Amino acid sequence: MAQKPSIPKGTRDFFPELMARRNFIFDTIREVFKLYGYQPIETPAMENLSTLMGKYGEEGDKLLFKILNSGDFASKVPDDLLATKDSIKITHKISEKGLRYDLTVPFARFVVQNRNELVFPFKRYQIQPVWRADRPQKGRYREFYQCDVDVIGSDSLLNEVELIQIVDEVYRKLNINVTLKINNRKILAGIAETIGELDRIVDITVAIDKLDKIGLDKVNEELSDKGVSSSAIEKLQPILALSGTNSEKLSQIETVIAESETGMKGVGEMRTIFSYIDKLNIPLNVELDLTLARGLNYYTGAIFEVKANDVEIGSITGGGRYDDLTGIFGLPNVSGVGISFGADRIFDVMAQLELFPDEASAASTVFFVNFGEKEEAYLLPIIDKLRKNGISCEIFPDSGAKMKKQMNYANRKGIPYVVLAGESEIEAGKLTLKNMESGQQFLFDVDELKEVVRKSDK
RNA sequence: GUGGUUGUAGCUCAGUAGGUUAGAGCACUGGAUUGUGGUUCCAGGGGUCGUGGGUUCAAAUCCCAUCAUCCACCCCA
Repeated sequence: MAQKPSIPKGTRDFFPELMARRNFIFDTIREVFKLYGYQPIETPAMENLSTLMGKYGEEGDKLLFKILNSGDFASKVPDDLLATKDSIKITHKISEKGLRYDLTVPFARFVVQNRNELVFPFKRYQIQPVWRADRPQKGRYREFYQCDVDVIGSDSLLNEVELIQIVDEVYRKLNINVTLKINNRKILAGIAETIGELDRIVDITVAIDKLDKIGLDKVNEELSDKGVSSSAIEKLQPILALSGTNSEKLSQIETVIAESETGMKGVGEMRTIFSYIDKLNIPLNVELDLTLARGLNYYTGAIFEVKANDVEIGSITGGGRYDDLTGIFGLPNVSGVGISFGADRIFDVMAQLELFPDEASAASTVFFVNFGEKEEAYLLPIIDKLRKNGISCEIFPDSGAKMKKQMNYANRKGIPYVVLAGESEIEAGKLTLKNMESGQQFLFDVDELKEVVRKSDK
């Protein structure tokens, strides 16, 4: 019996009209990346699990899609291990590959593996899908595209500034109002150090990251649940309540964490970045947000997150500096910084705000009705000529199909012009061109038709 | 992994005091119109009511389980 076909949850099919819009996003982003001197690379959809595991924290490991080994993998699992029903341990025995979870870790692997062939600082962009075995929900998919730009092998803060410029330019081109939130892991570390809870930095940052979502009281609650001492929480309060301009906030934080060397370094980095931004006069709204934490634990310096101002959807771009991502693959002391544009969420934002320009649909410009073999012979050279002039056209492949069916086809596909050429047109050496919007039709020769179609094709 | 929601035609959904043959709109096919679409009218095809079990003379409807789905949490683009 025929079963209803379906696709895995959190995945999507894309119709031609959708692809035109998605490609608009990809093209725009790619164009900006190139403009700043970044070059494309691609890496495999699957990586060795050893490359992926342990890079995204405990949660991340759970969210990796794992690929079963080929062959009779089950027979190789020792009976006593099977009996433990320990999924994690058994997984190690039956799966050695996984789908990539992001583009940054595979990139680090790529850099380490090919270090001798690369020119540093290496600036690359990468636009490919990633997969996460997450529970899907609004704005969250299990397969989605990331558009990453990273520069690796340079610790200059100029790179951070450049990425901010890229963010500004991409979203200006896409016509989305955004706010770029920026913070620094060193400042967060300084805070943790100051309140005497340095080893709890992850718990602390994760908790205060939720400040604007769950409120101050709940954050404090979560902190004490995680075992942060009440005196430390007490000391944290003024930091959570910071306000004012970016430089005001920096000055305030500076007085609080003055004792922490790391923290002060972070403050200095932020000052430098902001001074560049001021000089460049970047119109983007850049906001220092000390509650911004970001989950990935490989960030060590600046961290970024971009939110759409007019749509509630979570962050649409995120990134930061990582000082030692390649260290785990055996190449220490190489610093990198990068950001990732979430194309699918950007799509959702643009769809909701109806920001897509109504340019080029995926459809042809001219449709030729097929009346029969004689007419085909007359039309094919004409169609060929039009195509060579850059006009996209198509002829209905089934000769003699009902007129109604053919017209309906053109209409459904949104093709603006239909050519009718039967006996009388052939005799006159002309073509009847019908404008599908106005319904009007006139007799033209090929060259006239070319001009008419071109003119309205903008 | 936790909590909730919803599963009826290809799609969106009606359909309970349980009761012959389960409906509508859209889509599809044919016709009114054998060279004219998008509007109209007529006709037609298409459903194991998610799956399995239970209650009952009788279940799309009530109960249980299971799967799927969507939403929220965790976390994240």
